[in-house]
Amino acid sequence: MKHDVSPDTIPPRGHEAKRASIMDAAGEVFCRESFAGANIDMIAAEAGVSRQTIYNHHGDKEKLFVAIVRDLTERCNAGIFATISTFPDQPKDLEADLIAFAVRMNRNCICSRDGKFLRKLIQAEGERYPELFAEWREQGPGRTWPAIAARFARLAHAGFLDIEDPDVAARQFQALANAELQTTFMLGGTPTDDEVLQSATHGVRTFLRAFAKRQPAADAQKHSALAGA
Amino acid sequence: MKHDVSPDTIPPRGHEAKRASIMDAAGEVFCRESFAGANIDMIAAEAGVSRQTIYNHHGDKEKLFVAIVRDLTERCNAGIFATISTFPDQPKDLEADLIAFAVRMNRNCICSRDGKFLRKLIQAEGERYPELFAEWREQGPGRTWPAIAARFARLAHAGFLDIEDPDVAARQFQALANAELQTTFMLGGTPTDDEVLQSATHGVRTFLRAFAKRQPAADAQKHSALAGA
DNA sequence: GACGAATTAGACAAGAGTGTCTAAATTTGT
DNA sequence: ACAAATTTAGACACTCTTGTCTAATTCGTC
Repeated sequence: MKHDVSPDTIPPRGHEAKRASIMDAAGEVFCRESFAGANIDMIAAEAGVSRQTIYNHHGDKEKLFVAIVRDLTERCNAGIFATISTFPDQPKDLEADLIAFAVRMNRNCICSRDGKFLRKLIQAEGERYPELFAEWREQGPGRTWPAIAARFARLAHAGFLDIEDPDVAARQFQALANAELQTTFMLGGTPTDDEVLQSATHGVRTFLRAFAKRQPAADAQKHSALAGA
Repeated sequence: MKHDVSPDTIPPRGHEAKRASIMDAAGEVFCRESFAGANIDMIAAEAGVSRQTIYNHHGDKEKLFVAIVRDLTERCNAGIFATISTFPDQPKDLEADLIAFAVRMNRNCICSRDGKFLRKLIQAEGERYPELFAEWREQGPGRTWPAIAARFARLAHAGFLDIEDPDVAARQFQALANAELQTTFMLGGTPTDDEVLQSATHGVRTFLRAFAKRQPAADAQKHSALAGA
């Protein structure tokens, strides 16, 4: 009967578009109204889709919510790893390169739509879905922090920095780069490009005052660091 | 007729106890379930009070919520200012004293029941009550950050630190002291005393690497910069 | 112990939201 | 253009919640 035995289910073209539209709208609404405050009609309206379609795709409100969180976690992780891969391993201008990296991290991962949504959902509903957010913790922070720490360790090993504990340094780097954005984050706002740059600049300067290699011991005649072999 | 013309209304003894009990329970429940997810019966049960009593005291759910946030804001501010007043103006051991201060700040203000609740309510509902949280912003961060910055400025002026911008330094101090607690905060957890101490210790050490006064100017012949006049 | 105020349990109407169902309309692949 | 699958609007039963009301009870004070 079925000549299309291939991948079992061959969803129509528009199907995936609807799905994506629902995910988008649901993220927005759950984030704005919290799980309990969100209602399906709101999401349907925002997605430009009928309520029934949402039930067809996701079953019920809770399953939809879980799908959203999983989706955001995945996308954010991808973004973070992509950004980590731009870490300045061989910096020409250490300060400028680290500032640029911090700005990228903030703009692409922390202030992005996905980053903001995921953060808020975790804060708001984390305690209610322990397994779901344990999963996030393992897949997210559990994998990204070591990756960032490894980059700093390499930078230190190459003689650019003077770091004892790369894990601590990585967390402090991020904390410093965000130091001036906390209040804005608290209220769900999105800092301007200028605020991000300011905070990153101040943060990286302090970071380097703490961790920059001290005068290269060897032939320190002026105060310029003659690195490299 | 009334010999007790004094403060007009003389509420019975138990009245205030009930009021406090309601505030406690409501804070807990709003925080755990979010505004939309909380229901009055839950709060009544947790407060050991009948539903009607809550309506007698506060009118409706929204007024109750606003009262909670105002109350938490006030209490947290009081705690923060009390803690700021223990800032080490004349440190005997700069590192140890700053670590102790950071720990106090974290334990009494950030990790405390009130601090945790206020933070969560602001994050979850901030966008829905712009005026209420604008008020918080003015009364809270708007007054506490300058106060902390002033203490750091004084410490720098007294020759203990080398700081250009005390406002930036104050924010970075706090960011560093909390750097290792972020993930825990995210999920609504309360870090152990040990974690708080760890994070504060690492944070303050980095802070001092960045801002401690360089070799006391006097007998600097090797590679220290002879600043000052 | 008696009075007045506050609290209580329970019923109640009104409204809102979830999830199901149906029949009609639309879209997709061929 | 046809057949199958998907989407749609609307009605629906059901549950939950808010906020009000009443009558009985408890509490604090004298």
